Amino acid sequence: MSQHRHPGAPGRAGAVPALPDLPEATVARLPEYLRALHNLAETGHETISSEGLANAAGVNSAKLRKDLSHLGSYGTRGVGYDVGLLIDQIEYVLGLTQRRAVALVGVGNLGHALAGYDGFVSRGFRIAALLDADPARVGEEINGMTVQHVDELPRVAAEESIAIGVIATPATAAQAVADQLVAVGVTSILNFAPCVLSVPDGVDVRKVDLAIELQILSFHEHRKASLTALPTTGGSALTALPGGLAVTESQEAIGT
Amino acid sequence: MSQHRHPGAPGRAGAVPALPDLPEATVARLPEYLRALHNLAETGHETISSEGLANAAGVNSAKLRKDLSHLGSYGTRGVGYDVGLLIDQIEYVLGLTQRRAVALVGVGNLGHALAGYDGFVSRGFRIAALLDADPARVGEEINGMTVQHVDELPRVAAEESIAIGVIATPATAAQAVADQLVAVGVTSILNFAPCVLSVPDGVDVRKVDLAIELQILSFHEHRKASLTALPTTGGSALTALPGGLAVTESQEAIGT
DNA sequence: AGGCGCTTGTGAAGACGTGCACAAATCGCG
DNA sequence: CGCGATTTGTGCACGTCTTCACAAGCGCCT
Ligand SMILES: NC(=O)c1ccc[n+]([C@@H]2O[C@H](COP(=O)([O-])OP(=O)(O)OC[C@H]3O[C@@H](n4cnc5c(N)ncnc54)[C@H](O)[C@@H]3O)[C@@H](O)[C@H]2O)c1
Ligand SMILES: NC(=O)c1ccc[n+]([C@@H]2O[C@H](COP(=O)([O-])OP(=O)(O)OC[C@H]3O[C@@H](n4cnc5c(N)ncnc54)[C@H](O)[C@@H]3O)[C@@H](O)[C@H]2O)c1
Repeated sequence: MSQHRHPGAPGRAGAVPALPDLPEATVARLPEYLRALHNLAETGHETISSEGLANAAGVNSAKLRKDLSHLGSYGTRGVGYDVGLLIDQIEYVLGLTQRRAVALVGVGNLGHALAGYDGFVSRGFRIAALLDADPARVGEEINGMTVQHVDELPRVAAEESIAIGVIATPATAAQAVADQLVAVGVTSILNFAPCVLSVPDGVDVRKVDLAIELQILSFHEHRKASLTALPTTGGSALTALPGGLAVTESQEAIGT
Repeated sequence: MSQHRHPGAPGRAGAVPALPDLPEATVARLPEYLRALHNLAETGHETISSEGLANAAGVNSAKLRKDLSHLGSYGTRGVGYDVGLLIDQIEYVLGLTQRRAVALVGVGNLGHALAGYDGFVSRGFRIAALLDADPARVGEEINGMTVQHVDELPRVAAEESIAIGVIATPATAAQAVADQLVAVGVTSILNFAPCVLSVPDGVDVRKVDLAIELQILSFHEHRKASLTALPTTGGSALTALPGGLAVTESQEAIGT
């Protein structure tokens, strides 16, 4: 189908290489690689093997190589990957060559933390606006930015070019806020409110739900506990196996 | 009505249905179903069809039915699922029948927001301790809890039975904190610091990284933009990018 | 130049996840 | 009591993701 272009692609690196369509799973890992690469660059590494980078990013090296191969051939056999070049490539693919503007809606408990978070700035983004519906909050200054009323969104969107909207309002308000964001042309939303948003096609939504993460962990806790409790279900008696076999697996100290 | 048994399961009559091992993807969705079910229960629904629940949870109904079928047969053909029963089942499987104790380490910017978050309590958890390394923070009271020094962790773990540790420290401290948590017997960790943690087998780690989420969204923004720019082969003439807002084409909204 | 060790890039196979489509089960009603 | 309407539970086919294993490529050393 898609003709693989040869390593000497028509467009020079840095110009406009047509961006391949990557598997979603790969896209989700590229940011991890990018973070690991920045750490490596800071510690003076100029090249890194797939094994080393995979280690730093916490993944399997074969998977890493396959992921990177989707971007093109940017490694050197027998040597590894050029750290700087790879950073540029991944940043290009992720669209981080321009610093995207983020609008944060809902400057409450969580919103305050987000507004003061330096990871926005250090990793390719820029908070372009803080918005809230509560008149008591409007005018408050956080980290050098002033909270504006959410009704100002159309004006803000016209002035700054908002790429991404972040929703940190209560769940009851989230859908309305999402609608407002979509109305002013935002096509990417990060939602912290625990609810599903419905948006038109062409708009991407990602959600972060703390309670869901905890509940997934809870499930695994539950399972680990039940494993030690009921080893088998077969007709055979309960032979005491906790001593011997499970050395490689769980080392749990769940006692008490 | 609540004759619960299902074919082939060794479900002993009584309180301990052996918990099946669920596909990871299913486990990750159960919390979503649970949230949707609670909403439905609050709005007076006693039963719900797979279509209705799938809708409320933002998934495909076939997928939902397959997910639920892994827990056993708790639906009634021609009718749907009993909301209350399903809530109980999912909460049981997720291990939410006991309110698990959470230790929050790192009470800074983000930690404050988390400490004040009522979603912990309303969705099956209990903040058992707030810990920080900064002496200036120790003693501070947040939401009725007092911040303790992180060195108190062993004592706290002995008093309360900590099921889950949440790390909200800077990345530089995260590994050390993880080690301390593991040392006192914690086998589930939720990590907000942007770094990989290495832990022994048997310990589960989940991470939440805001910047990664934004970067994934950025990728899709980038791709949407490039799709409108080059419809076919590379010889694009000047793409007249209208001053108005571009209406993008179908792209899928999905997350996690 | 040639060989050797190291590392990438990838084909193939298998594991896993998804969604369709339909039989089986249940309810309500005449 | 039987029938049609409805909805679950699942077999199956398909797509995506992971992992293995190894040939091809590269640099270095002799
Ligand atoms: N606090 C946390 O640690 C945390 C963690 C995970 C998820 N969440 C979720 O994040 C969301 C925010 O949590 P929070 O603790 O900051 O709540 P909060 O009540 O402290 O803040 C909500 C803010 O949103 C504003 N708001 C309400 N309606 C609005 C609207 N229509 N438009 C614009 N702004 C509006 C409010 O004025 C308030 O300032 C909630 O949905 C919560 O469930 C919070
Ligand atoms: N603020 C955000 O919105 C946000 C969003 C996403 C991720 N994060 C991440 O969450 C983490 C915390 O962010 P923050 O903004 O709250 O930072 P912060 O500096 O405000 O807070 C960090 C806290 O951790 C404490 N700490 C440091 N070392 C410790 C140790 N060894 N043991 C116990 N406590 C220790 C510090 O005393 C401080 O109170 C960072 O890794 C950050 O990258 C923050």
